Amino acid sequence: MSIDYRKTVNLLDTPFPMRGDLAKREPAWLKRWTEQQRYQKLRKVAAGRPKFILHDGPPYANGDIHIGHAVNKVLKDIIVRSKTLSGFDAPYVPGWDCHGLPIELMVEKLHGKDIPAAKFRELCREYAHEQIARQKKDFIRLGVLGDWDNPYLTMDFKTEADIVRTLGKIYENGYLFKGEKPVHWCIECGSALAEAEVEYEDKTSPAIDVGFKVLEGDKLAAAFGLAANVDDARAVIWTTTPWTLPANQAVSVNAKLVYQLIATAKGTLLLAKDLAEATLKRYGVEGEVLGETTGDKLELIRLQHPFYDRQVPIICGEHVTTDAGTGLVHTAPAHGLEDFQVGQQYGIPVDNPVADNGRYKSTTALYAGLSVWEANPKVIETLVEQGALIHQEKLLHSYPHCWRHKTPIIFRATAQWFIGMDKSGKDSEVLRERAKHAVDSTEFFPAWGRARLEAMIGNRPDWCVSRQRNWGVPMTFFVHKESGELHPDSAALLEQVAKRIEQQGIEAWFSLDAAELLGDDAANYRKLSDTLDVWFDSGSTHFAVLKQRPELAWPADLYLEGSDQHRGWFQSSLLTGCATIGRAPYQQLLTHGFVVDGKGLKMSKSKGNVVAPQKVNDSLGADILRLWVASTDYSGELAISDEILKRVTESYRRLRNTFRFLLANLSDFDPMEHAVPFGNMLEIDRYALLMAKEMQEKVTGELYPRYAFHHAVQEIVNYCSEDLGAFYLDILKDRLYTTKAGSQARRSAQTALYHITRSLLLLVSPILCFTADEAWEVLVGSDEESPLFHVWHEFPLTGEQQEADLVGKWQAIRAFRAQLNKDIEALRSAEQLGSALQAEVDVVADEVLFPLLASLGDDLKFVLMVSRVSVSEGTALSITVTPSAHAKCDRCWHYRSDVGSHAGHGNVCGRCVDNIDGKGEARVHA
RNA sequence: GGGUUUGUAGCUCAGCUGGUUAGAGCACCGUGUUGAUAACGCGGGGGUCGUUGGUUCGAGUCCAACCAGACCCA
Repeated sequence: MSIDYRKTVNLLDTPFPMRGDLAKREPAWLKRWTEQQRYQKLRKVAAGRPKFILHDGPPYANGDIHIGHAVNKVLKDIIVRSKTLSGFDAPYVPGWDCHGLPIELMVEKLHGKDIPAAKFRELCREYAHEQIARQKKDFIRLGVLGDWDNPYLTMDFKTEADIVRTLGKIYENGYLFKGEKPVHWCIECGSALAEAEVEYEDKTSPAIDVGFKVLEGDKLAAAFGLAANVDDARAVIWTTTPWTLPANQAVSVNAKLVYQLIATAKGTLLLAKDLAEATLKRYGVEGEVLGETTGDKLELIRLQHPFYDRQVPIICGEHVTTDAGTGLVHTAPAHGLEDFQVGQQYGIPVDNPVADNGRYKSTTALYAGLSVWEANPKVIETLVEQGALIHQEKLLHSYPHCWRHKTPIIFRATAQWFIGMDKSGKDSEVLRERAKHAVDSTEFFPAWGRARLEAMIGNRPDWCVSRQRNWGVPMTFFVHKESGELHPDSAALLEQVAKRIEQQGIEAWFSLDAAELLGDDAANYRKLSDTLDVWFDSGSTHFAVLKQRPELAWPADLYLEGSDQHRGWFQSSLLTGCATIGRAPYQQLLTHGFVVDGKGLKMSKSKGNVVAPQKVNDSLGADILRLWVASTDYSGELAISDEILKRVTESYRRLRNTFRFLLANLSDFDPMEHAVPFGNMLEIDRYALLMAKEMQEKVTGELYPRYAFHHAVQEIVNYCSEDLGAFYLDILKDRLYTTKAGSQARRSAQTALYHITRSLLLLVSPILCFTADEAWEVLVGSDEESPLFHVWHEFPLTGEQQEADLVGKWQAIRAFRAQLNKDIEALRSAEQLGSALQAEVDVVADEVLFPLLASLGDDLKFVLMVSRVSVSEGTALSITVTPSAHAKCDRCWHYRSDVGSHAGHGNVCGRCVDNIDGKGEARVHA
């Protein structure tokens, strides 16, 4: 009689498939989760716990999300979920940045350029909504959990009002001031242009070399180490915009460049050494070098303006190069950004002589009323008269033009509003100092973020917050028509305006009749038409969102963005925080790098190395993308390529198969009914629980709190491979399959597996949110359930010293097992055996190892997975492996002497007979 | 050009304050099993630690320069 013993073995199945088929199945899970309102349910589950607030940095509402967005949102989601499982109430309110130029440009592109402002803003709002809908869909697809039905938008009316209020608070605190700054200016438009509205085209300009007489010949001589004073020297500049000379306030040199004093037929000239030869050649003269020095020695020597009664200094600036010209740069702070910045450093006046219409103001000597283009030849004439013109020619060069009018534009200083970095506020605190303190008291991940932000705060100029745009939050101030001063009651007026904006959005300001608020006084004031820099919008969300939403809190625990945001959102938020409340709106800052390809190069369409998150979702699944994010060290660049994703998929499979094995072997286990108390569990099962607990503690106590997800993934994968796959689970198979289904031996194993499974699924759920949920439902048998609604698993351990001893003991046993495996492998290579169960082993162990092995008694063979083992004590370790001479049991596959000696059973061993017909074998240790 | 930053096996990562033959997982090769089977076990090969100098008895680990990347500025 032949019995199919396979049917007497506990081989269980599970509805958790080996293949995830994620790309196909994830969308359906998402749909169900949304229907079940899991985010809302989680809020109830977590209600009353301590809060953890990760404040979302708003992506700009234009264009579909790319892999960088995906990295950012997935990291945030992993943190929100891991904090939730750590026992926090961690709401996540996603946001979008909605105002600003890129949307204006898109709307112009779609609808044309001649749209009335109010209608234009309406179209911008509409466009932003469309973009948000697209991005939202993709973010949700990544498994990112959040209040997607109720995100924050910087264009929400209430938010717009609160941005205005933030501005008001900064004004009240005394950090806002009016200043001047050069901007691209189109004479035709009569307005400022953004960089994106500027086109470069060729233009012919006069290129002139102008000599500035050196007034301090003694200082010049000293700088060059010459004995006698040099009285007739001229510092030579080269410019293609003669019309800017009336605004000249300085001549810049580079401190590090070498300069020469050269005697020529055109007088004694000061030139940069590297350019001297070419310059003299241009002039057609020979020269004799009188001396050499570096730029820094020339600093603050006074020069005579070529045609005004004005003395101007030599100053040092990094922008001076030897690309062209003379190495000395005519500096007109009113007409150049670099000129303006270097001028600021030296406290040089801006003094802009050119009006809105591109003509010199009436106060401008010599050129009043002329347009700047008309002035070019006149200026040259003047220079000739004054003997200041050294050389002139025509130059064809690339020059900025207005994209609407196709006409040349100019750089022109205009009135702008600034948040002053070095101004004392009303409580006499300097903003820059406050900001530095705020950086000091922030925790950075990784730590170098501090140095980066610190350096930027230390160096940055005043923050120009005004823009001359349509689609932006207005600066709701009334300016006196004569004095240019803000209305004395600005703070209160601003609040009245904010209330209106809450109701009608920013349109409330643009359509406002000043008389409604100012009465008769309205005649003396005009509404400021400037809008705010969009960085001010997002920089105010800590007030407009964190302070306003009841479920959130201020300051945030964490801001998390790409490393570019040191200059962007981290800084704008820091400054508005410091200028309103006196501290940073965050406790911790986390920075991640940018995504690059497998070679470490940045992604670009032209290189063809772009990886789209949507494609990864649709081919491999969001969990794979999430696992890639989690297993990469985000503190540097994150590399992605087909090979990398392939390796990630392999790690995923290891995890998934582990879950599958666990779930299958738990499918007839009911913890309420079958769980074995810890003290009654077999020794190896207790050891398994200790290992699981140790691993969990490392991940939850150390790695997740440090946001070291790539270490957590390695820890977990290694655990699944080494501790489970290669050791515990492999050993367990015999017991799970061959002992009686309801035996203490098997239930003990299942108890361990049950705890391990819960622990593992919870640990992995912040990362593999789809897979963990899928497995969890199988484990608990309900699709209403989720790891989300739990906290880290609690192990039924007593924490006694005995338990710690167990770990050391089993480590020694495993080391021995590894040695044995090598010996078995040797026999396998010699074709003396195949399966390890074919082996019989005789061990002589020393006084340390012997008691450990001996303590397991007959169960040692299960640990070593051989058919027979004997241990004796000796002086040194000796292992003898021999192929078994016995027959193989058809049921348990062990090679035993009693196989086939039991009536009614064929080729089966006594152990199995007992497990089938008897009361079942007893196991104590393994 | 400036600020910050990265460069350890094919891939992803460990290597603390400098100290024996540089580790792990995956991949790869060989092999066993066929009761985790498009899975699992066992064994194995594989790295001049970006390059070059220097400090030191001794450097992947400290210093300098250089090379190749990344982010932000100019």
